[in-house]
Amino acid sequence: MTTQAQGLHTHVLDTLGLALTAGEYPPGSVLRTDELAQRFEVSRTVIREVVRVLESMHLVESRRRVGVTVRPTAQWNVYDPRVIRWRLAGSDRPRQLRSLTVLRSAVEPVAAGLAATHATPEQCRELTEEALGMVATSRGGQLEAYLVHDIAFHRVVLNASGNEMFARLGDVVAEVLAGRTHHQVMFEDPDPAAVTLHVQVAEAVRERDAARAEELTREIATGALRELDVLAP
Amino acid sequence: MTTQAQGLHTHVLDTLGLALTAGEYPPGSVLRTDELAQRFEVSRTVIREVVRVLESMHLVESRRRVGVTVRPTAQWNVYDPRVIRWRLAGSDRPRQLRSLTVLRSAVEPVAAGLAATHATPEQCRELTEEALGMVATSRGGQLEAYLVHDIAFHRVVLNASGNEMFARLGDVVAEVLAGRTHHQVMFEDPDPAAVTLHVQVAEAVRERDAARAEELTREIATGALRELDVLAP
DNA sequence: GTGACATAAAAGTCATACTTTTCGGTGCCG
DNA sequence: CGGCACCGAAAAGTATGACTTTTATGTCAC
Repeated sequence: MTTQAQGLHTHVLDTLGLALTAGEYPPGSVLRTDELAQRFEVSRTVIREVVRVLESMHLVESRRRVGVTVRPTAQWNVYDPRVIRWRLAGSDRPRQLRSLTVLRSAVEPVAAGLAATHATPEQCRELTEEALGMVATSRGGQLEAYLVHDIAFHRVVLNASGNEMFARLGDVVAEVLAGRTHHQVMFEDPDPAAVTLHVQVAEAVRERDAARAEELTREIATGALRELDVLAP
Repeated sequence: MTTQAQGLHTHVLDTLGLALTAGEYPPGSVLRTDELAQRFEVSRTVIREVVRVLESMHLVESRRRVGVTVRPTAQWNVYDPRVIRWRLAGSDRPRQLRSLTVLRSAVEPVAAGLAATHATPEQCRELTEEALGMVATSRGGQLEAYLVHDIAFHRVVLNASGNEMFARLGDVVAEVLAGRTHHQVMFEDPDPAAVTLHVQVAEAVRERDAARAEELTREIATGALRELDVLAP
């Protein structure tokens, strides 16, 4: 499950990142590179590179003569897919999932509207295909297969919006969907209403009906939000 | 203007990042760490750390026996404020500014609506204060002072939404506003209508009128978008 | 108490040596 | 002629130790 031994750097980064986002080191606490090097039994070189990356995520701040201090949560770079994954694996998953879903509910409808006017025929085809894939896998506990189509569907919508910022949220959405499937924040089978809505969105986009695509996507989003209320208190 | 000599790492990172986002090295081209070390006259250590950070932004990918290859634009981590700043300083600023503004137009109205129900009295106060500050500095070419209030205003709204993901967009919005001011993608004085709208948003939030706050913010956003149409073809 | 100064702790930088992965070619065999 | 296995070298990855720079903090004189 977790990334495995494809480089010391990756391993240490993942471990430390997970620990940090899990709140194992409260904000303000300081780490020292030598100490970390010892703990992980790697050279300072590796630790320094990891710290630099962590620093670029605003998880920590490294200052001379003081060490690597953990930053307050409010400063994390929460749009970095890795940070999302780490936090989704941690303890405050519910809150995390909620704020991400609220973001989706703001962005995806607009993106769907834009997609209706910008999608290429190829993208329309893909969209329909993934929606049908969702239908096909929506029963009988094929959650993993369903997830693949679900992710692909939303990715296509975001890409088809023609807006780069929306497109790049594909990874974020993917993490959210994967997270809620893998952490049992979901019913046994997907909500049939949601599945239908996806098919209809594909339809609306194909027919260039921006308003309808937007509205339908809004319904998907509010549905997801409602589902969260039930499953993640 | 550009970050200056506060560490070799920072300097090299900024320079390389700027060059990359400017498209100086087309996607697919490869850099070698030794070469970079020579070019910048720094040790491999520094270059490696820079590359790791660049890699964490998905600007490049480092592979053994092949080198550091530049990734296609579609994979950049465009939510990293540094990437935004670099790109805003580069050549395709118009397109960049547009996609960011579209994002804002999707997110900020929703955030404002949430802010109306979640804002603390203190935040309401700050909001009014910043709005008034905008009014006070909206005439006579005080663009810099105006910018400060503008940024602060939007930051408070995003924070007051109570949603972490929205809150973290504060930096992004700040980069956008700063970018469009500093790169002359703006009229001499801010649009008076926009200034008024900000005051009204503060009002709406203070009066807990979510729908109105959302609608007014939507108007600000569409106004900004229209302004872009005029100034950045 | 306040300010200048010395001290040392920690990150930052550098040079170098060594390890590991993997691309690309070479040649053998089918 | 084509495919497969093997080999070598190129580049990143890792480790280590020495040295530099910044800076928090304690000390001492005033």
